[in-house]
Amino acid sequence: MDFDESVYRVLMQVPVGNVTTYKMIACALGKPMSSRAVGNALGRNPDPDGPPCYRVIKSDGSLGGYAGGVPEKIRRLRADGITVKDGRVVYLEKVLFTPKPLKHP
DNA sequence: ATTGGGGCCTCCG
DNA sequence: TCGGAGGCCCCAA
Repeated sequence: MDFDESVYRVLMQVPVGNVTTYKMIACALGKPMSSRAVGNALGRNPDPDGPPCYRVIKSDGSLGGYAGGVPEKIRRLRADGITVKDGRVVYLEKVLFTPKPLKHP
């Protein structure tokens, strides 16, 4: 299994209405220092309606980037019931999800 | 709020 | 094969 696929696999754990961070995904992969590489993987995602890349934000609470444009990222988050204000997720503590490590890394 | 430095993965010359 | 650049980042000043 290649790097990109493992990233998508972890991403599938994030429930509707929640978000996670590039960092947390990297940790779940057992590679705590690969957060930037995780961003790359998401950016290469072939199917916009596949893995919910918009549910991934930066560890400081700001949104980070999005291949489809940040405004689109915001729309999708709101469609999930998440409140976004001034480029940040509000009530982050309530919606932040911590993915579990993969059993098949 | 800014900034500089660092590590991971890929692509390209 | 090897080196350098850059990206949906992170963290400590």
